[in-house]
Amino acid sequence: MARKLDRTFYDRPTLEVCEELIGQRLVYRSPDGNLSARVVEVEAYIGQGDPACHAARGKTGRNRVMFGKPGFAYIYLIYGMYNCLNLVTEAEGHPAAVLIRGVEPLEGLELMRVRSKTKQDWQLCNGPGKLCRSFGLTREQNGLDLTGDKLYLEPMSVGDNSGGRPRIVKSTRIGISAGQEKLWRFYDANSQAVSKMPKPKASVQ
DNA sequence: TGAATGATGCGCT
DNA sequence: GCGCATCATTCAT
Repeated sequence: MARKLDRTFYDRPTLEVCEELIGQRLVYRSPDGNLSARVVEVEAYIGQGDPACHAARGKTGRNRVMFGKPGFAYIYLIYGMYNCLNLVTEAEGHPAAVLIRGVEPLEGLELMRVRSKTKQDWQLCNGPGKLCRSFGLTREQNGLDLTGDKLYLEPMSVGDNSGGRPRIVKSTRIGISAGQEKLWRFYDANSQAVSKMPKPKASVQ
């Protein structure tokens, strides 16, 4: 029985948390059933000195969760129709979070397929908006405690990836206009569930 | 095969 | 009122 990651995991420098999040297992015990997936793509948003972070301009009603304790979920609505899931990191009063951009579905595939119309399973969660839709996460779940039993992360058991550990690659973040120079995006180059790959040679599925 | 764009709601100035 | 940490579809080449 794997144990969930506790608050000390999130109470660390955000870039460190990012790198270790790749390959962990995201679990959501939703009212409709259990869902889980392997994290393969994340981005860091650090309030101090990061113009792209919602918290860069100070505390507001929307981003207040990021200013709180680490280990909570920050979920917000973007473009009027999509939700994005973030995990709050670093100490209280130090606003920072990790955006989950892509995951590989493990459990609850049937539920995800009902919510999404995609045909390929790996397309269910290869993007921040899509993963929230497939998981059924909305800003009603904003502020959930990640050390509770609804939504949490747990380590993949060591033997699970016997084929090879995730190949972690850094790149620039996606979909932002400020702070583009920072290499604060981390993804597993071996996964298909990454939202944007640099240049796939030939991908025939 | 890639670039452009519309959908759509809310937080902030 | 504007702009946004997106996605799917349309249009152009």
